[in-house]
Amino acid sequence: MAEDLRDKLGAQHLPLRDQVLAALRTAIIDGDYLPGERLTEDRLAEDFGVSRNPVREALRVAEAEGFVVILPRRGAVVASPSSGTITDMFAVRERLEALAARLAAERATAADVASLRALLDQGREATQRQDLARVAELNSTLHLRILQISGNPWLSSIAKSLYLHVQWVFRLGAAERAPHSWAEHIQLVDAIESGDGDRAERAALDHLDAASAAAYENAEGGYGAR
Amino acid sequence: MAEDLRDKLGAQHLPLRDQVLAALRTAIIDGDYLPGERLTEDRLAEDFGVSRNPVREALRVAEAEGFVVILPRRGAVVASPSSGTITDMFAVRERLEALAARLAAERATAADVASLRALLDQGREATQRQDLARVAELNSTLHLRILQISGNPWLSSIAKSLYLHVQWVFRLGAAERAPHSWAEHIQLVDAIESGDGDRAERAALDHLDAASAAAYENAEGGYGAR
DNA sequence: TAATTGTTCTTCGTATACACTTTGTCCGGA
DNA sequence: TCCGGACAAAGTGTATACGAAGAACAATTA
Repeated sequence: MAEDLRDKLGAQHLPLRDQVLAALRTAIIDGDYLPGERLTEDRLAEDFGVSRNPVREALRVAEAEGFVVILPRRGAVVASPSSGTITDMFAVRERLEALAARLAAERATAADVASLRALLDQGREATQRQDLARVAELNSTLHLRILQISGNPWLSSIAKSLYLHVQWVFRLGAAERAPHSWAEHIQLVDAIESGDGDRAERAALDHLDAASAAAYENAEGGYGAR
Repeated sequence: MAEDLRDKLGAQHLPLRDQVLAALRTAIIDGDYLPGERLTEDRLAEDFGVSRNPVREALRVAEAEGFVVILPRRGAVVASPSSGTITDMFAVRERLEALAARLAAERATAADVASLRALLDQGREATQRQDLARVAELNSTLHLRILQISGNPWLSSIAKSLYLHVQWVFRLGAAERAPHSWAEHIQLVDAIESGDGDRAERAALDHLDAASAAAYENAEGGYGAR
């Protein structure tokens, strides 16, 4: 028992750099740090109450993930998503989420489907309560869940990262549309439950087309071409 | 002029961490560091002749890219690709490269097509010379070029990273098959030149199916299920 | 043999130092 | 007023040292 506890505590340990990275990501996604804003190491270190080293390590990963741009000897700035990248992101996402839906349909167990249905229920409820933040959150959870059910770690991690970026760019618009997309979600889960890969893929594509159209519309003027 | 020169020199500056990252990647891909091998910071610092800081930063990025696994308070080990991930990687790659081929077909200029044809020529020549290493290199270049022509940075960067992993896992087998795949490459470039997205997508899928089958076969016994 | 206790190796984070770039400011001259 | 260069400030890039804490492994003891 003591060993179990130790193992758990050891694995639980979250290095500061990871905490900083998570905080940095959410700060950027939430718009606390705006695109183009300069992120000096000292400033971040102070903001997060740590020394420069964890900050630097977090920054390198954030750069690899596309949240910041680092110019040698000039430091890091928050990346600026352009309207061009919106189209590009959705083009990739379409393929990836379609694949995820197909794999999920082919591999989902009864328990998997049940967990998806539970999310749908919670979503319906939250929609009725007009709790948009919660709806958006459940939306994310549902998509992430499908990725997980697909059982393909590569797909999962790539799509997850893309998803974060989508949320970043459409931070505002996403919450508004969430209730509308719920009907599409039901179609998607139905298709996954049916085990029909083609149908699931089609449902995912329909959903993404709608989402992309709405998001695009919402982004008009938000981020123009630069 | 003086300013241009400075800008260039400034931009040229390659931080040690990037050099370390590049060296680490190639060392892993080339098999100099074997899967499961432990990578202590001190050792890497000594291997590359730098201090621990650049090494740490490079390690974090290598982790994000999937080349190493970092266990908190235990350090980094070279990641161990399992046979399961092979299938998974190809499943994602199929979708991505198909999309790239379609976009390339839709957007390629005459100059783009010419550069692809030039690569094909060089490839044919290298094949005749039995220069397998060169063939493999041209193979990579061709794929990367198509990604570039697709004009979708997300697609490009994601597929590029996947491609590196494929090369890693099939380091040995890839070179052998390269000559065979050349015919498929010609089909692919023809399709791109035709501007027919569907046809390009089909050609890319055919190529990947063949590559995946060959790679899988070649990997038998190399990396079994673990 | 099994459990416990040390010991050692490493990572993790902090702190410090310093060279070198980039950037910004100020000042004098045209 | 405007330009150009000297100068200062800010910030990154890299190295180094140090202490705390965890993990792995060996030695010791019951």
